[in-house]
Amino acid sequence: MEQAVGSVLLAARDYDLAATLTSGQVFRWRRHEDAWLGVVAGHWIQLRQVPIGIQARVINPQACLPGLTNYLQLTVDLNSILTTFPDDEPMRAAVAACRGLRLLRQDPWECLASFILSSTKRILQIQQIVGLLCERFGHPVAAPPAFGPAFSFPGAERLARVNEADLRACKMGFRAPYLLAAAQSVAEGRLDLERVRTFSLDQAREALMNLPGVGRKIADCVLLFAYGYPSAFPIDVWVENALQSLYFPRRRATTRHLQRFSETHFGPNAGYAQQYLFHYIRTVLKGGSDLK
DNA sequence: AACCAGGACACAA
DNA sequence: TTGTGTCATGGT
Repeated sequence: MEQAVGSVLLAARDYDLAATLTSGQVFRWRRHEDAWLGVVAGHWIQLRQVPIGIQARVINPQACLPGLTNYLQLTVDLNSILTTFPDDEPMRAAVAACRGLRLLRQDPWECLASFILSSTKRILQIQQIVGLLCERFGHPVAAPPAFGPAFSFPGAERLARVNEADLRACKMGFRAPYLLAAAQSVAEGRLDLERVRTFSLDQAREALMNLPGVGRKIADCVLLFAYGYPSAFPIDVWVENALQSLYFPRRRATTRHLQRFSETHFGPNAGYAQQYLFHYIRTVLKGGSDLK
């Protein structure tokens, strides 16, 4: 299983790897010394922030690099996105605090399954659940022996054949039947995740929300983090509190009003703005008293 | 040791 | 439409 490791330097400006990998859009990366270990598209990968960009260590560079470049969205010019954000005080503060935070482009199935498991769970626990799921149902991937075994994210076809009890053993509780149903729906072709790419935002959201356990919020996470619909704007409890306290501090706004506000106020890259707000309130404001 | 977590859903009013 | 109880599980 152990082969030569290739090291590649990926040029990237304005890229905060740590913020990106810990901002709750992905759950498979863990810090190891000054680097990050993860598995992308079935390949073991080590990433390290360096002055001119990102150093990647992979087993087979020519097999991994195209997918990794897309995953990290290395060709995206961050500045051209940030300039579309509204010029208001909350966004200025969020950008000042989180500059370099990026949106990844994830695999739809892994993203969908992960966020089905995310409901009313802390990010740390989501990481645990996803880790167990990969250990038990993924397949081992080639990795340097010093880093221990690594596992791929199990495909829908695999998970469609397990039983609910085995999923519950991964500590996912009441989410188990939701994940199983989603896996079966994808495996049987009732939901074609590749075809969703060709859908309009509303069509794609409707297709995902057809699944049990997938509501507006989880659907929007997948639309933003996997499919890259730039205006998908997931509103969870953190973002809702942020919108309420930062933009409507006087009067109480309903969830529906906040949803409508998010669709008009944040511009063409509203989803990106959402990620900045989310990470900002969680790391800088730490969900402080005026946000709750 | 209670409390609560990147929600969704069924059900009430 | 808008408001509540419920669903597992474990970290703090």
